[in-house]
Amino acid sequence: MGRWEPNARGRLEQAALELYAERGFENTTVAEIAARAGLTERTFFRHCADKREILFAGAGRLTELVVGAVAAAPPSASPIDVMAAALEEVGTMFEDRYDFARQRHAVIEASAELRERELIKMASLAAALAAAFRRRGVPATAAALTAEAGVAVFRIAFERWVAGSGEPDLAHLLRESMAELKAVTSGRSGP
Amino acid sequence: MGRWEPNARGRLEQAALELYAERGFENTTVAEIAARAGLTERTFFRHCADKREILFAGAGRLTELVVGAVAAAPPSASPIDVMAAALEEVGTMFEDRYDFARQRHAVIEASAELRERELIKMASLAAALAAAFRRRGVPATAAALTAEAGVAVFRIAFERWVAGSGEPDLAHLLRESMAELKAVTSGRSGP
DNA sequence: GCGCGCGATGTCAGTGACTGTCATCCACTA
DNA sequence: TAGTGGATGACAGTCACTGACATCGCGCGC
Repeated sequence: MGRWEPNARGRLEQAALELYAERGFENTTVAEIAARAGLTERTFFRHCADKREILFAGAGRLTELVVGAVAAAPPSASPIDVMAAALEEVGTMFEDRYDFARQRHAVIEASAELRERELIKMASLAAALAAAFRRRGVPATAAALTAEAGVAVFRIAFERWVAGSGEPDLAHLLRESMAELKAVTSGRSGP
Repeated sequence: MGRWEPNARGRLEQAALELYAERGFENTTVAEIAARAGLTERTFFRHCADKREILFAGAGRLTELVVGAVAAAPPSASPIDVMAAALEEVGTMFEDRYDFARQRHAVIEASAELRERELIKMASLAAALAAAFRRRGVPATAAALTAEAGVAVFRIAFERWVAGSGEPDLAHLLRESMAELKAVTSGRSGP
């Protein structure tokens, strides 16, 4: 792989995921990732803010998708219904990505530092969602709570998805988890 | 401050909070914190896993408190009511700590790295809560969702508390936010 | 075809977080 | 008083990350 091969960023992402999976995040140096991608350490940091960020390139797209869905929902819909509709789109976004999602999730779960980064991505997703709700006229606290609840539903459904094998699809688990949240918060759930 | 003064850990926590507040987390070196506490950098790392962790000594106590409250609730109570009761205790825990909580929160909000750490503490709190609910016989998904919802309520109420000045007390904001969550998830909230 | 500008890359030196190792110090006890 | 143990200091080393400057190759106008 010569100095000027195209798609340096993509090669770095691929190399990082491979190495993190092979020997763990902590036991991988940035120099090794860069070497596998045919680049130098310095170039890694030109493409990527830090060693963790390389795994989170897709976070931006997820945010765009849900925020767009919230903005596009009919003005009369209640926040929780809008949230549910947005999660529907998320379900389809991951449709063909089971293997990738699963490997990436395993890598992240294996490292406390990567879990931290994942959490801040989820938090920033929640913040973007809350802002989208406020733009629809939802009061701040309700907007924040709806967003947080939506993200919690997403996370829990996602975990169940990658924990299983083949399993019902993500969209189905998302609907189930949302229903469960409604049941739980309304007190319709045994001790 | 000589080499063998007592309470090295406490001096380090104090020095770190001061320096992070004075010049920001990123512009403070561990050597400076240690020097202000009358210790060396090496000793800092003997008391504290890393530069962030020094601000999160109290996280363990918060977890113990809520988990204990969940365990102590009457067996017949519904998960969401148990969660609400646990949050009551949290409200009293912070009663006399407004100034400290506010300064610490400001320091954390000012740094992305510290926000990451805060998030993982909240996540581990949610995990401990979910486990406590499961020990009460609550099914896994409902337990996780109740825990996540409870932590979301805590965070949002806490933010409103430190954002204000003097304000209603935390316990009051916790009750309000919990009510709002119930309203939102039941669809009783305008667009 | 030719020089030229510009963006992507390489090189190198430096800072600071964190760790392993070993020496040193003080408090407590026999 | 000697000895033991836990806390600390001193020092060297690794690695994430950054700034400064040199270098490369592609596309541009001519």
